[in-house]
This record gives sequence, structure tokens and C-alpha cells, in this order.
Amino acid sequence: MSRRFRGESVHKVDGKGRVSIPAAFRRVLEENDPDYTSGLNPNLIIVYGNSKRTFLEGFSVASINEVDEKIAALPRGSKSRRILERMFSGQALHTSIDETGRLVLPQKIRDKVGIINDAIFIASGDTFQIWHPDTYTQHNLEIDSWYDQQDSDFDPLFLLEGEDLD
Amino acid sequence: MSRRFRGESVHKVDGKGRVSIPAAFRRVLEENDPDYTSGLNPNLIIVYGNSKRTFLEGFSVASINEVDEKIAALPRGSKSRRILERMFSGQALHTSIDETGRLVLPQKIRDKVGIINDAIFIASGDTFQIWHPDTYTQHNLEIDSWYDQQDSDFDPLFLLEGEDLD
DNA sequence: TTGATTTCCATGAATTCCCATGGCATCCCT
DNA sequence: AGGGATGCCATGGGAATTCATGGAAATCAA
Repeated sequence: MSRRFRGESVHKVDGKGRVSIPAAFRRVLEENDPDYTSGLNPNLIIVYGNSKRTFLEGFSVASINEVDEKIAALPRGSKSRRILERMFSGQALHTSIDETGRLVLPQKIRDKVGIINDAIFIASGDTFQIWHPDTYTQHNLEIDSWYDQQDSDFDPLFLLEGEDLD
Repeated sequence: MSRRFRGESVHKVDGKGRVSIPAAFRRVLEENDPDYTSGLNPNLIIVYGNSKRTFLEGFSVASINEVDEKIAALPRGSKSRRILERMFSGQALHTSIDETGRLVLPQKIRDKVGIINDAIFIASGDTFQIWHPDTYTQHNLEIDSWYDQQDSDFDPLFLLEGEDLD
């Protein structure tokens, strides 16, 4: 199938921090976990990052391996490497999906991004994000206002062509 | 599972120097200790290093073996080799986890890095670090202030692409 | 013997495991 | 086309374990 997640959906978070992962995402996680075999529970990594991050980012095993390798290729002791190691080793959680398709988000992590009763999962290339629904709405407003500044016929695919935006 | 540690957490250190090792780290230590079998206590190596080091570094058996081999490959009598041997042979402690999941940090070692009542464990690739919580916070100020200078939606993964900072 | 180190036991809180249910969507049979 | 039957999906509840931590007893070392 694919390495990419696709779609978005909202799920309940119960008192123990259990949340269903969108079924479609599970398929992607299964296919990208080298240790996965039918009947087993696929692994995934949740990166929560520093205090400024307002969402969680979910990685398949294959995707995080790629990141880890790139980090390991950076010079030891370099600032970039230290920043990345702190985030992807320290501020992250290795976990797995249980037999009912759920993931457990520890209290500490839920608090960090303000997730209480619901969480919204959004695909984002080969990772996905988990937000508190309201925070996500808020965040989208900001992006919308950016669109408002573009010509009405602006085509986002234009971004594929050029240099990055400021 | 994996050879890499993931996550960070704070634990109490009692008067005898006993500290719980994060359960997730124990799994990694177990899997990377060739002598380990269920019911047994996994081994690990704590490197405390010279007087300038402000933290302890924990190695699984597999990881320390790798380091040892690399050191052994250096020319005998070379300065690099002597320095490394001193650090990884002399200034290190081979120990194991007890049945309740704890490690004992001798007084001498606790004093060295200023650990008193609490210790924070931070994953860092295939090793983990143990710091006095305040020292760790202090150490991260630089990174934190760096984040403050970035846009609020800055994604550290961007660092994987480009040139180094500073 | 005295201080230090190991062992062994104890406990509340957190986490995992196991079982259960209602809602949809799909498949299939007649 | 109707109507089960089947199966996955999202969610809930309680029991069983594991964790983190504390203290006492036993063993060691000097």
C-alpha cells in the first residue's frame, strides 16, 4: 500500500488516555513496521517535543528510523544534532497499538497539548498529527488568514515550483 | 523491539542511592544484554567520565561492546585510545538492575554529578543520560532560547535538510 | 562492631489485559 | 430487493499486573 497517511478524524479519549487510531492509519503503521506480522500489534512513535509544540506527531517505525539515521549522520556535538536528539529521543514515546486498535496517551502528554475528551488525527505525509480539536481549529484559522492574503485564484501547487516562503 | 531508548522521566533517589530505571528503558536493556533471560537481571554500564562531565551515561551491553571494539581498533598507545580506554574502562561502572527494577548509584558517583533526591533519565539514541534535574534544565537553556527565536511553527525536522547552525 | 551494602517484603498508584456492546458497512443467499 | 449474517470499528468497564517507592532484615567488609 503506502507509506503515507491520508485523511482526518476525531476520536474519544477516555479517562485512561485510550484513543482509537483511525483504521486507515493503522494499515499504514502495520505496513511500515518491519517487525509486524498479522496478529501482532504495530509499533509507532509519538513525538511530543518541547513546550512550544501544540500537537503530537506520530511516526511509523520506518519513518522514525529514517529520521534517526539522518540525525546519526550529523556531527556529534553539533547544535542541530543536540536539538534533534533531544526531541526525537527524549521528548518522544515508543509505544504500540493494542488489539482493539487503540493507543494510550499518558497523562503527561495529554496535558502537554491540552487533550481531554477528544483528539483529532490529521494525516501529514508520512507522519500524522494529533491535536486538541479546538487548538487545531484555531491553528487553521491562522492558515486561512494566510490564504486570504493570496490572490483568489492562488493555486497551492504553485508552492511546488519555487523556493520556500519566508 | 529496538536498540534505542526513547523518552524521559524523573525518579526518586533514596538515601542508599537506589533509583528506579524507567520501565521502557529496562526493556531495551534486557533485549540488548546477550546474557539476559526472563527472570534474570539485565546488566548495564554507567559511564561517569572525567570531572567535567555533568551527567552519567548509561549503556546497554550491546552498545558498550560496540564502543569497546571501536576503541580496540585504534592504534595501541595512541592518545585517542588511551583517553577512551580511561573513560570507558576506568571511569565506568558495570552493574545490573535489581528485581524491583532499580539501579544503585554509589555515593561517589552521585556526588560527582550532584544527584541528591531526584534524577532525570533522558533517552539519547542507543544510550541514555542521567542528570540532576536542575542541571539538566540549566543545560537546556541554550536550546530553549534558540527555540524562542524561531517562528512558532518551526519544525526541527527542517534541521535534517540543511547546513549546520552556529 | 559499625557503617555500608544487599535482600526481602510491602503498598498505593498507574498501566495493561480481557471481556463486552452498539453501530455501520459488506457480503451473500434466496 | 429484502434481510440476515458477518465482521470490523469505536468505545466502555473491571480485573489483574506492573511500577515506583519505602522500610526492615540480613549480609558484608574493614
